[in-house]
Amino acid sequence: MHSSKRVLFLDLVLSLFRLNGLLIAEGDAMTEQLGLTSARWKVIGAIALSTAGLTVPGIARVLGQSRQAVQRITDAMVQDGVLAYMPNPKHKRSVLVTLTDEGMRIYNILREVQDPWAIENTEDIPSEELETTLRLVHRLIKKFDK
Amino acid sequence: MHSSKRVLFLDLVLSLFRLNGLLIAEGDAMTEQLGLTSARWKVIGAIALSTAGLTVPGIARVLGQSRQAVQRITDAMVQDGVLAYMPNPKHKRSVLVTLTDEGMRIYNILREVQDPWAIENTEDIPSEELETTLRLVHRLIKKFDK
DNA sequence: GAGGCAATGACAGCATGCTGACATTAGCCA
DNA sequence: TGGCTAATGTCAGCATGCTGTCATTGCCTC
Repeated sequence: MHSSKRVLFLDLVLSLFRLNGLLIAEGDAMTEQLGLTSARWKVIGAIALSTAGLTVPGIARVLGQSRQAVQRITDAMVQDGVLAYMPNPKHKRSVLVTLTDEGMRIYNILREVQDPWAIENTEDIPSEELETTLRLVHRLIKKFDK
Repeated sequence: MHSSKRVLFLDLVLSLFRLNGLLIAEGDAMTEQLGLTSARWKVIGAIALSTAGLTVPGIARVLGQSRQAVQRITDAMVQDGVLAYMPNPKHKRSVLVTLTDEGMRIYNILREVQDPWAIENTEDIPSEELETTLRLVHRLIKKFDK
């Protein structure tokens, strides 16, 4: 029945708006002691997970955000000594964003908070449900990201 | 295995951030011709769904946002003639927010865009997956909302 | 009825997203 | 090689979240 899926979907969309706000609050609380915010948490995570090195527009593509928004965050984090801009052998103007020693230290501490948080919040959730949800979310992302 | 659920969950969280941005963009595109934005879409939806009438803090509680953020939106929408503040018999200062005739007209047109959008985007998704996802999202909301 | 605590309105400041615009550089194709 | 188009840096403006603060009103309890 279309109508019931329609209602389910609209409920899901509103719930996702709500959950997004709560997750940002969680991220802010978790990273507060480290001098981070949820926005910087996302950026530092993207850089830490990249193997080859990322430029500012590259981070923006990974996070699905505008390059201008990411640029503002990275500029602030470079100012704070967490990130550094390194010459990019492949591009004269578009520098690579890297973690400083301080940035790596923070990322390591971050994981000590983040990992238990992730484990704790999935204790009572079966893997199959997580997988179904993740698959559906990825499908929706692919659908809307054109 | 904890570790695999941990990774699934962190992947899910990042994906939800991404999807949230895409959904806001969808909402903006869908409501653009109506002179709305995704933020106003949420507010008008909350009011339209309420039977008893809502105050500004009441809308904020429904949406899980700060009352100040909602107040700014409703003030602008009253300015635009979409919403109106009505006396609240139960409270001298906290007025009720209602749809004007123009607001109801817009909400009806909105549904003509929103419903096909919801149906179209769930065509290839089984109901069971939608239900599983919605249930999981609600569980996470309950977990984080204290 | 009086007092105290919670809820609300109002204003301010800030963080984080977005878009637009413009100059410069890279990269590709004729 | 020359030139066109896309990608990038940069600055600006704006929308939408948040928090903090303070005065006022509601409500509950004593």
